[in-house]
Amino acid sequence: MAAQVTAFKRLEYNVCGELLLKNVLQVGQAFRWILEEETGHYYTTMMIPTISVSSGIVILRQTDDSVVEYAYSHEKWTSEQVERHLFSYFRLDIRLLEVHEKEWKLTDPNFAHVSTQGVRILAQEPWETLVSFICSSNNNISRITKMCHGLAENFGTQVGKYCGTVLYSFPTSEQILENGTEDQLRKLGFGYRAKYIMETAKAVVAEKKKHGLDYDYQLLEQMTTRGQSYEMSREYLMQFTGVGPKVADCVCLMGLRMDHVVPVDVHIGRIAKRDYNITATKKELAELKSEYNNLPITRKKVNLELDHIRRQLFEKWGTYAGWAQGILFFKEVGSTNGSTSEGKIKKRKLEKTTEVTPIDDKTFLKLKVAKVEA
DNA sequence: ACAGACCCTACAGG
DNA sequence: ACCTGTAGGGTCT
Repeated sequence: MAAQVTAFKRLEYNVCGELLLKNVLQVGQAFRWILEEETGHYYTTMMIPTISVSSGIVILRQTDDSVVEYAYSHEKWTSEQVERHLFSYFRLDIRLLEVHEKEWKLTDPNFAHVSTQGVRILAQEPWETLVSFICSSNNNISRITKMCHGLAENFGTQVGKYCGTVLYSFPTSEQILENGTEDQLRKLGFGYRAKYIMETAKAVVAEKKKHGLDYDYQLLEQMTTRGQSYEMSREYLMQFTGVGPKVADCVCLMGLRMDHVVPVDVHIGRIAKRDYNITATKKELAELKSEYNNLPITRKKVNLELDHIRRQLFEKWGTYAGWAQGILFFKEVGSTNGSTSEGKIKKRKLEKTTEVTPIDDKTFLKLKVAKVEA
């Protein structure tokens, strides 16, 4: 049965120059947005934790450089709440063009001829961000996308049907731990990351119990954001298997709203050396190392060379350094290699034939017949 | 410290 | 049409 979806409403915010959906939703930051090519609709399931921990469907379309419209399907959501959530999800509190003009252009000559192209950093759900980026190690975007959808389809809760596709929530740590095995994840194409996912799910379930928390997002937010320094947050995240400095930084930036954090991957590393001539002296590396004396996990996992690059780029770009990174990353690989053609994602998704776990009656959302505006 | 190994697969390139 | 090689938003041992 198809989900009952609201009519499209305009986001009451002029996104001109601030947000281009195609440069944000499918370039290796979020991995579960599906593009319906004929209509240009993007849709996915997501949670609005402040309202309910059950997921709903969100549909977006950009009709114009300055106009984004949204529709949704969830019994408890109101359009005001959804709009507020989208404002937060897209971090529209931050003025990209203003940051470009008043910060990056002033401290970095490279940004004089780099346009922001509507690339923004999202505020995603922390647990999904963590799992997604564990999947990202030594991997390409199209397979990460496939894996994230695989997790939802096999371990998530059915949310509803939209555009002929049955949609599932992103699974909780319990759903993965209780219904999944390493073998099964390997069969789903996770490779060696299967073990990382299972061990992290197990550890997160245990951590929640230890801290008396019910939900994954609560654990990650409380153990990292609340009164914690970035360094301590990263130390906490890196306790999980499959989480090194780069993955931890991605979670901090895209899941925990730490705008200054610059995840350094091979591409950013290349940019740092090629365009910024960043190299560390022995002395600088030694100083960095001593700073991690009291952080045993970080000390063990960090790559000092890359950490030096991360720091240099933060010093160059400042408060929104992570956003600057996002823009340069997109410029470097987003428009070629990184952006798996949307059609391929869709096609691959439909071709996929994997076992699907039975739906939990209690959590299954009863949704009525579709009434989608054309 | 530091290579190598690690799962898988979409692409090139022949 | 096949075939082989390579690299992909790293992490672990």
